[in-house]
Amino acid sequence: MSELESIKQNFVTQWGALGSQWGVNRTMAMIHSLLLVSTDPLTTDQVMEELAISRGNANTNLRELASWGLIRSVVVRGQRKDFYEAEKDVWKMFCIVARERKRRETEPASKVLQNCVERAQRLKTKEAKELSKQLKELNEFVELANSIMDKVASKEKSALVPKLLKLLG
Amino acid sequence: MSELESIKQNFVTQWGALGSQWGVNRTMAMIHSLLLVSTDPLTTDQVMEELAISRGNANTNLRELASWGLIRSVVVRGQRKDFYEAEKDVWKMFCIVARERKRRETEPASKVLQNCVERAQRLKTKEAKELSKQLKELNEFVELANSIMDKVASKEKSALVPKLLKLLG
DNA sequence: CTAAAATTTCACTAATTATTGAAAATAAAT
DNA sequence: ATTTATTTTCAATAATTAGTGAAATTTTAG
Repeated sequence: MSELESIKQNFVTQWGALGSQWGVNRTMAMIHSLLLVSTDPLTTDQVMEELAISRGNANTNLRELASWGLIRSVVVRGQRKDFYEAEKDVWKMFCIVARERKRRETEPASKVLQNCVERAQRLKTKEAKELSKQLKELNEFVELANSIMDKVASKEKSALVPKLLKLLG
Repeated sequence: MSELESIKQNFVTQWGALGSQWGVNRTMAMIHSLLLVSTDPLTTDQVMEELAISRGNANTNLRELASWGLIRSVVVRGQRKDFYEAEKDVWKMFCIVARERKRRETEPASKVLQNCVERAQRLKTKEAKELSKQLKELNEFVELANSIMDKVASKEKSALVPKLLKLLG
């Protein structure tokens, strides 16, 4: 294997491992990183070959990545097979992940919390008030984080990061 | 079961499920949420009882939570058993998680990326330059995120959030 | 010291999650 | 319309991760 391929493989493996720590399945993270460092769009068969995985696995995770918007299929002139390429702009990648995680995960979580708070507020004991207070604080934090993520993910990096760094000292 | 207990149980279950989506094991998330809404510190036996889990499981996850700094053991006068209580301040919780994830996960990830970049920079082909550029961008983002998290997690909520919201419009 | 209580460890098992691969479905070409 | 290429699905299986419980260790009290 060439040094170039070896570097790419190392990156793909490590990125896959990092993914699992953050609740992303290993194959999905590996396909994503493979496409991130690939010069050209790849077919399902090429992904299968590169990562030594089955067609079903490749297909499922390619579709999942596409549903997140992290990769897209492109048509290659004179070819019937689908080709996939990754969004390579790191800031855009981050914005996509932030928005999707918010939509799929933290917004539903906030709904659950909100519901718990409402139920707790109906009760009048001291312990219920304490519970209600704690859950309210947690929910306020989740909603704050959601709102900040939304705003951050809607801005240009160049318009945000310098100001942010200045603010943070 | 009382309405109060039912609310708590609902919260514990849902928080556990959310945890898994973010790479935290279910039991750990459940113990954390149980202690978050508990009026008093709890012993291992009480945690076992409440969540219907084994001693080994309870012990392991209590220690893990303590190693993160999300819970601490407290001594209760006249009692030999260890009691545990959660850090209940949500902002502090967030700071702890941010710092620990940085230390345990994103800093090592950045080291890996840095290493890949160095190796790629030694190569002189067009493709190696492309790879090097892409990995460098990724690493710069990871380091930026690390540095921002660090700064955010070292500030008082009251001193940061209002300014941040103003900046974001 | 030593006996009881409490905690920790870890080999085994259970539960969950990921992956395969072949069949079914769909799409494209002739 | 039929054949061939391609994609999708999904039941079966593999791999991974989490959890158990009893034995070993450590701590505390007398």
